[in-house]
Amino acid sequence: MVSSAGVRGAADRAAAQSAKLDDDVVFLAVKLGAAGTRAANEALDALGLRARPYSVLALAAVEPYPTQRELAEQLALDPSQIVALVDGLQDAGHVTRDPDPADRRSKIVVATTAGRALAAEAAALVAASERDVLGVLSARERLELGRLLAKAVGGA
Amino acid sequence: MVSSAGVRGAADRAAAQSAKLDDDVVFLAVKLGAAGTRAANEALDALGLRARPYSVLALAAVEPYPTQRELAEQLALDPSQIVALVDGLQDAGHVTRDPDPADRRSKIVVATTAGRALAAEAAALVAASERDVLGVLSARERLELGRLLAKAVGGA
DNA sequence: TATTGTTATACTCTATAACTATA
DNA sequence: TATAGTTATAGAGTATAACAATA
Repeated sequence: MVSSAGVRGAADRAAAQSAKLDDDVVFLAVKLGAAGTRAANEALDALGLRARPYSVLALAAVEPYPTQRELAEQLALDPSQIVALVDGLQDAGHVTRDPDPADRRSKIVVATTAGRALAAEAAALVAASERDVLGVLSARERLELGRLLAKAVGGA
Repeated sequence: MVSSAGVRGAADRAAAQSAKLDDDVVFLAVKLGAAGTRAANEALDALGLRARPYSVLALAAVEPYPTQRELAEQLALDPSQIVALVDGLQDAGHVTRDPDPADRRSKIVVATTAGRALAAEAAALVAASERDVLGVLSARERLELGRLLAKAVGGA
């Protein structure tokens, strides 16, 4: 960590290099998403959950309950990925697959009573980890960031 | 797609459900990052590149050239992941591993002439795909989004 | 003793294609 | 014919632990 005379220090070098990518919005979004997912996974580990299954459980815990197709659309995942996620939650007793009275092909995913309680606990942990990750932003900046991300993601 | 009488349509259901997660900044960042990476990968496919190796190549194409350790830090990846990425770029002739005169343990990753040209082409494609993904945002909003993401990611 | 790069391994996530039962 | 869910598979990304060379 000792710089030779006349040579830029490691901090300067890093600053100069990162300038190349740090104006890349997508790259930064990936970085924030990865850090946030890492933090959420750590927080949810206490409940035996991970971020991905949690996002399914959260949607299955409130009306109107989603079909698997709707879960796939809202989470931007392939329907085939939803199968494994719902399987895991169902095996753990957190959700059930109920028949859709309007269409016998589709299945409605509904959280059980235990699943609903777990979802509430998990939501609190996730919110806390998110506050941690976004700690350097003011409340106003966090809101603005959320608005811009939602517009970018939802609009397309 | 035909709703029964007295039942909310699919669009309404989706709106009500997504409200649960769409105020989650990390979730939105993951979604934008995934969409942006997908778009970048499609764009870079024409050059036989992908987003991850491109990010390494981009950093190796401009001074000050990074050591592998610095690449790991700036890309928020584990040093062991950098090995495989640099291996691939080196095998393709896009970068070389040069000895660090100041520390014989570390290796400086430098783009070759061909690698530098490729990086420039790739940067243009990535920028175009990014413009596409962020199309719904105004130029001012894009800048503000970048500023907030950089602050959130860099500060912690 | 600590750090850089490396190897190895296991797990999660992503991307597709094909199949079934219903519509 | 088209859609919801399912199965299967291959490849990319993530997370750790341990090792040799060097500081």
